[in-house]
Amino acid sequence: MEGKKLRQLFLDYFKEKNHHVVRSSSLVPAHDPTLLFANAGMNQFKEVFLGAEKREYNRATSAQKCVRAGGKHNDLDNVGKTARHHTFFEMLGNFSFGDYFKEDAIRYAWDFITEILKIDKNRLYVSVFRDDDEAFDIWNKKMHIPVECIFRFGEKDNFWQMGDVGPCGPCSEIFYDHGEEYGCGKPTCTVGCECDRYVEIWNLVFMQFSRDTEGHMTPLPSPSIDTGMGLERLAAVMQGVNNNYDTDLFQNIIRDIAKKSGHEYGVNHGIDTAMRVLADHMRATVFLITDDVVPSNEGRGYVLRRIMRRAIRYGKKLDLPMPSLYRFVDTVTEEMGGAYPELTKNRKTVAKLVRIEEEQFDTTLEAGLKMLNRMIEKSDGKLDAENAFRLYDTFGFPIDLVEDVCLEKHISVDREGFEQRLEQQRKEGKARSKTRMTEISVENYLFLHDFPETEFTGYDSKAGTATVLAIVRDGKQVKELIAGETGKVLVDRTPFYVESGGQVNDTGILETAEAKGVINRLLMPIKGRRLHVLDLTKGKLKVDETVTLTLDSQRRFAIARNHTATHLLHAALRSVLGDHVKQAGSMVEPDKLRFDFSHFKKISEQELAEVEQIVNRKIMENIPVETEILDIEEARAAGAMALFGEKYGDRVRVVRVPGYSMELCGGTHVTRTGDIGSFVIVSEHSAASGIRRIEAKTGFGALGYFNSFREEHRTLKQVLKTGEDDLPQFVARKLEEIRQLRQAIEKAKVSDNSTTSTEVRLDSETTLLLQEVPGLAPGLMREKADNLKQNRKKTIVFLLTVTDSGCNYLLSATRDMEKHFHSGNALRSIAPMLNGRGGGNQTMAQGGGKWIGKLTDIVETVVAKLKNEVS
RNA sequence: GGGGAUGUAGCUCAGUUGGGAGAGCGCUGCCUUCGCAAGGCAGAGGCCGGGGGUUCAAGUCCCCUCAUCUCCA
Repeated sequence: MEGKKLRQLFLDYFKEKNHHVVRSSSLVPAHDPTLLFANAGMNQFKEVFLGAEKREYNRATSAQKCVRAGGKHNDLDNVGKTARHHTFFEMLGNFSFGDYFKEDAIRYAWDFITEILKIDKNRLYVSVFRDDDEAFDIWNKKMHIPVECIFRFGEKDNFWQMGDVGPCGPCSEIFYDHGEEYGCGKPTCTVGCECDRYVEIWNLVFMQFSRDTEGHMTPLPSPSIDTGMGLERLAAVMQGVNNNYDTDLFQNIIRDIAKKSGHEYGVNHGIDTAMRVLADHMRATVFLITDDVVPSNEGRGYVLRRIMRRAIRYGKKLDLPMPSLYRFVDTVTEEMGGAYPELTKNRKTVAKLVRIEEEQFDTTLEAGLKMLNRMIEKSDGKLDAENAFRLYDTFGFPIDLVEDVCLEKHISVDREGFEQRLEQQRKEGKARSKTRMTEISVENYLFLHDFPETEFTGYDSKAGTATVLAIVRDGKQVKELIAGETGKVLVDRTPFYVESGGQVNDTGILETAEAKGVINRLLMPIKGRRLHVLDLTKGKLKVDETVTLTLDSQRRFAIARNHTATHLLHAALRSVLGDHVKQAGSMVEPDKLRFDFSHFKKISEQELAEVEQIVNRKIMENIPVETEILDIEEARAAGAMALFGEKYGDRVRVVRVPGYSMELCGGTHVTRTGDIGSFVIVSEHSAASGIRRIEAKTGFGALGYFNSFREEHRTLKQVLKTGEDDLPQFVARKLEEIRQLRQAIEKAKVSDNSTTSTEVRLDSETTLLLQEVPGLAPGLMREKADNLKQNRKKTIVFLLTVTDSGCNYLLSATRDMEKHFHSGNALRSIAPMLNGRGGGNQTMAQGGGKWIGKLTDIVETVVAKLKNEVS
């Protein structure tokens, strides 16, 4: 049975059991900084399980895209070595949010596997948690599994927890026995063994308790179910193969790899492994890039880069030239695009990014290879760990390539030492990295569920009355707030926007007949409940009171201008630079907007000008901005751009500039593009590898920006005392003039004849020239000395410049004296009497001191000293 | 978040314990040639990424910062 069919059967089965079929969430988890990638079906329901979020349904099913690479679950290095590890895989799951529990969960699972899929019961085993007699009995008495086929495991295998605190509970797993021939052969080999014989196919988690900070477990009032079954493993079982890579899910890709590389699958073990790794990594790459992860040198992007680079290396093992991996993007897309249409939509961008990464890695490899060869030349038969690690750590040159090259040249590599250095770095990294605490932990605000969601009236109005529902002060619910205190106020309706999607919150005031306070910040720890952080300046505020909320509307207008401009900018960037441009973050404030997006090189002045031009044209077209609430699927189908890592409900707000831009967005916007006034890009620079950042201003901000230039221009004209408008040309002319004058002055100084040199014989053949050279800079003294030495032999030159604060001096000898005279040493013997220091080489030495006087005062001493040095 | 490396002429890079900013390619002009490839001669082109410090003296040493590459989390 094909993988596709299995996926569909699973979803259909649970749909029939009244489960809501939920689309896979993005691989980039929304609002969960603790998680690098989606790695289980329950990720997108985490808040629901925690009770922080309510859904319209209480049972759900999904096929979830998962990546396990980087972070806590890291299977990257196992890929290719085992039959069932992947960086990317799909997790089938069914979920109950306080609805059905153990018995139904077990019954569904068993029913699906044995009745729908008709898997041979004799090959199935199950496990339960050590103390979980309830689950044991259900399996044994109700499912009629013989006692000897039920195993009891401990915490490590069969107890699940979301974190150190929060929901947790025992779990129960279903295993499939692939047969003795796949076993490790050890006498201890049985269910739970790490080998490829007994494979866990389905894990049923019974969320039953809540653990507090002290480790106490209290039963949850309405226990929940979370299950997960790897599609690839299931496919292997259903297709009668032991290795996941031999299922159709991978074979179609592997066949294409074989075709393009000219190697055959199933002949050579090493080749097979390389093909499997490549197939796996290409799947991960395509899915990750589609979900807006861009290869970079940190975070998610870095994990992706590692996957891609590993793929490239295995591609090399298959003799694939570089670049060529991008050609497999279409292969993966064809295989998976049916279930995940987003792949098809993005295939071109993905291929482009893969290719760019391949080319980039190629230059890294070439630089590393050069260095490695140099190291090998210098070495004697072995490459030490330090050098190997340096190549890897600093220059990103993979260790296995080092080994390959060294093997060819019969050089040994200290791999063990290398691993030690790596381990050391790991430890240091771990010790130094600090875990950041989130400012507001959801757990403290769970009580907010007792209140309705705050109605947001701010799309249409800037002020309104509301009723105070609750007040929180110092983390506790209170009945009233008095002047001077700060508290968080929940109301039933508000025009105030809470920071979200990059748009900062509104500010304003809250008033009653007697009381007044200032609102500078808002929080929304629980979906829809808007807390106003209020500094009460006058009177008292009580729960149930009616208040008037008024926001700073000038500020709001400025924010709206910047927000709508951000959408226009996004669209303009895509049309000028290409579809690979994706928002990677944004900040919308009253006085400026900041937009981060994926792009791989600096944006040229012309491109920036073009973008600016387009945005301004759209502003002048004065297009009405439309907003609409749509079904998420509807919006997607219409082509609305969804943002990076953002979580959306089933109903979404679409903001549209007809004919130009359409994005899912909850922010506040202007009513017509003309309201933006004007738009100007203030700066463009890199924010991270592969991410560019543009800062821009609109409206009065843009005006102010231009004004500052005009002001500057006017000041410049004043300073330069010119009426000319073409300042750049004027300045260029002046600079050229200055440059020429400088050159002339320097020349004049060097050939200045206002002082003359005194000539003294040091011995029978050596001459000393002394000269005071007022105002000559140290660099020019060298030139002067050279001039004096010209056409002379056996000559030493001593030059002195006296300034207000001290003196500079130079000693230089002709080349023919190099062997028996050292200018540096000679100068050092003279320097102390000038209250200074100095030094240099045989032919030239310079120094400076605090001494102030005339050359004639010291001539005799200098001559005496030098006579000493010459002899 | 924590490390490492790199930044010098348009490009690729060299630059010793701190002591005259260089090479190759490219560019401009002239010569040689029927012409091209090439060769010869001459020349232009540098805030040595930016800022601060140490020093008589910093491309070189120290601190900060920016950009690019890279490893770990």
